[in-house]
Amino acid sequence: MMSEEHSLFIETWGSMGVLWGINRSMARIHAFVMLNEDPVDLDTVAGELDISRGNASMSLKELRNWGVIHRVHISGDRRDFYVAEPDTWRMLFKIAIVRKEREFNPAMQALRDLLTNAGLEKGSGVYTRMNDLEKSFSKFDRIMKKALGNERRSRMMLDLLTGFRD
Amino acid sequence: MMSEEHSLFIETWGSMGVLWGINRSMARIHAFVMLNEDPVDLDTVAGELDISRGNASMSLKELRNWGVIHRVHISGDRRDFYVAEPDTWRMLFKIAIVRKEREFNPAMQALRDLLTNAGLEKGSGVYTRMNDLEKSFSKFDRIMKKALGNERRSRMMLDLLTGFRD
DNA sequence: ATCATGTTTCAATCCTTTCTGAACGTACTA
DNA sequence: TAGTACGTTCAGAAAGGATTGAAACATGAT
Repeated sequence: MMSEEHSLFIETWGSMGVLWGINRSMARIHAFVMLNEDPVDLDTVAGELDISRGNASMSLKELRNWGVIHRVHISGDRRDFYVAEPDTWRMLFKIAIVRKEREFNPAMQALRDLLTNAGLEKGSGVYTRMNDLEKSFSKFDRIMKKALGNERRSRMMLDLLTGFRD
Repeated sequence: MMSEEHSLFIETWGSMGVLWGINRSMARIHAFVMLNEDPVDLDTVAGELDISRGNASMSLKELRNWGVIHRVHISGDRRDFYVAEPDTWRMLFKIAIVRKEREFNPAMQALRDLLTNAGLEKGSGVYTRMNDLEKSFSKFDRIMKKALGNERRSRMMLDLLTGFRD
């Protein structure tokens, strides 16, 4: 049985995941793996969190693609086991990178097109508003690029050091 | 008819809205209002964006609740008209504030409960991971609080200066 | 080769969110 | 008073996502 705090954390993490675009099952599983010192297997995940094996399998796969959990093997056991990525920043960065490229960059591009090609009047309220917005976006972009640059470097280091391999 | 750039911006903004939890219609309407120098009315919104009057009415109401658009009246006209909030930062802040309080704060609380009450072993990998995560969250929290503090002040200023009222 | 064990896939189902459109309310006009 | 213009609401329809469960697949042991 799981402690009060553990379930609370799992459910909260689940809600939070929904917020940033990871579905509830995936986020709950992620929390569960994070909370386990020892590697966990598919059946344990499905059983403890009360979700289907199919769903658990797909979610674990996706979490691996995000690089936030890793598959490990235990000798003498045929099952796959999973452990959480020890670098907790990694998950947040991963999500930020994908999000930025998929959602933010196109919006910034559309905004710039608008400013250069839509023939807005320079003095108008719309122009001022859009120009302000573009400035905000650019600033955010610069901050992100800097952060992601650091992450890319540190991720390479981490891969070299930990040697986690599926 | 709308220019290429305008529609592109509207649709992109629509997708982006989905990302941060505003639904597509609302975000599209918001973009449309932002792009119009002159106040727009409900029927124009519904007609141009090809959504039902019911949806447009509800979305405009919600956007007003967020404070990102305002209702204005034009003398001699019975219709309600809408204009965009001129402070473009406001929308981003509004969303950030609500999001933070609704989603982030509970997660941080659950994390802290976990660290203090779940009896995790100090030396364990789980403890280290969770402690790191808590540090990251706290840092983010401090940054947000600072930013939101500034926003609160600037918002009061803005209200005094602009005098927009529904 | 067959069984036992474990994993993956995907069509069907379920659930949640969003959207529509008709009905209603209100206020103005003739 | 009836008619018109406009805004709002909400039950149900539609769309979109998440989840299940069973079948297919893979691998190792006997």
